[in-house]
Amino acid sequence: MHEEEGMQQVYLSRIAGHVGKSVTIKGWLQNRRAGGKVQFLLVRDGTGEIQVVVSAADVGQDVVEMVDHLGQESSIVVTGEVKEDKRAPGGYEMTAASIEVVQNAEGYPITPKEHKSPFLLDHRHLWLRSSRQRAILKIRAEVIRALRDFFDSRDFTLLDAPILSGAACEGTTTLFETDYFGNKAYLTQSGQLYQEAGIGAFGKVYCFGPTFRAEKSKTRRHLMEFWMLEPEVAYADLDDIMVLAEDMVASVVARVLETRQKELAVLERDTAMLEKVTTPFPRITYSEAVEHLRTGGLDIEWGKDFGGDEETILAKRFDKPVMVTRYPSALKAFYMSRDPEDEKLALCVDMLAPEGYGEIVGGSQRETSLEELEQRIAEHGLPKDAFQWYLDLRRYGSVPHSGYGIGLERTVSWICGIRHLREAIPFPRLMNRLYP
RNA sequence: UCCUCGGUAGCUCAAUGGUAGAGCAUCCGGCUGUUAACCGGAGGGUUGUAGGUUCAAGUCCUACCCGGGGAGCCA
Repeated sequence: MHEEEGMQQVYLSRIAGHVGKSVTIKGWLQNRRAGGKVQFLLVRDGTGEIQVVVSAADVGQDVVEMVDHLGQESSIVVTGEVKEDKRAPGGYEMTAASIEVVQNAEGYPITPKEHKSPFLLDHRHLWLRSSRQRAILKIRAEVIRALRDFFDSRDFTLLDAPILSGAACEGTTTLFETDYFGNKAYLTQSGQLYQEAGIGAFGKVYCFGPTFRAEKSKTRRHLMEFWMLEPEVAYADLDDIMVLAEDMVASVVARVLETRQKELAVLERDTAMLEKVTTPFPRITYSEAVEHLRTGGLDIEWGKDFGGDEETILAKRFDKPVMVTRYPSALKAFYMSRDPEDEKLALCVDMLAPEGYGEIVGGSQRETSLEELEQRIAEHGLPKDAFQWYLDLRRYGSVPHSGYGIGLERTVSWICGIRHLREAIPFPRLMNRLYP
């Protein structure tokens, strides 16, 4: 019960406060460097790591030999004195007085040497334990917390959108189909339409949950299942949500820089790039972007959507995220407002992350006219009946409103500086991978 | 769906058409301050699958399977 007794578990994140005392830690054997009469154990408990010194002089040769046979990732409980020592990684170490083996793990598949991604993904349930994966997922958790704090502190109401729906939201991408008591149902690709319902009740809302795309995409920028946060704001126009989006991204980056320096260091992230992410972000129109790409030597037609190459070239012009506005409306979803100054354009925005990480935010001002929406639903060949509830929102107190979605894994990948989206989610769902 | 690269030991990779090998992991031995510890030894293989060419195929040819990267699509 008291620290002096050395029996209660101390978490390694707090170990610095226990120098000179005897404590008990409970964790896993991450690595071992063995001598004949002394063993150096690297023990991890989920909150930190520490080197444990097991010496024959302290615990006897029997214990040293027992420890010599412990496999990587064995679960152990160690009691001993905490010391400061410059030779130890992290600056602290523990001299073991006793060791309890909870389980001796034999043949742990992930060794301290190199592995390739198919093998690591097959062992994702174990790969999570590695220092790099822990750093990424710690930052993911912090990004989520920062996002929710951002919206909660601005009087947004969390309004969860359904995962199962009876019709395609946007009619643009392939959906996962499932059986719903004999009827077809689809896994959601966006909670947006439901957020548009939410503004009538709460004014400012957001949802945050998984979304699903059944596209056969095999690139490092795609997952079949990914998380998206979608705010929607009543009486907001495109400019309003652009300010909201840049404030949001800047505050999330600032939070990670403030609280997760250790993890960024593990990832060897160049934080100078992140320090530059302050508002305002640069803004250019789609038409300006096309002009820029042309002067850069790219043969791109006005009216064509940007691919990965185009996005990367555009993003490289700036050292902050850039917001590209007013794409041709033909490229965009049916619910987006047209630009009153040019009916060919949609009042929309894509935010491209720097360093080639692609689109992290996509949003728009929404169409408010009932007649216009009915016509577009017909043009897109969408089932009219399924959208009656959505059209009700334009019948009863329709207001100008705008919103966007931010892709969590792309944002986390960019902040972490990692190459592939699959490391930014605990259990990635990829085209050929549903295990573990 | 298309383009492209690949599949050899548990892992990461070698092997001019001519006896399948190394490092790590595992097991055994040595070492009282290691930093991906080190040193010595041992076990470990239907070379993705099925055909074909050849005196001889991991290697060359055909088909298929699986995977990586990319395109399209998107966050």
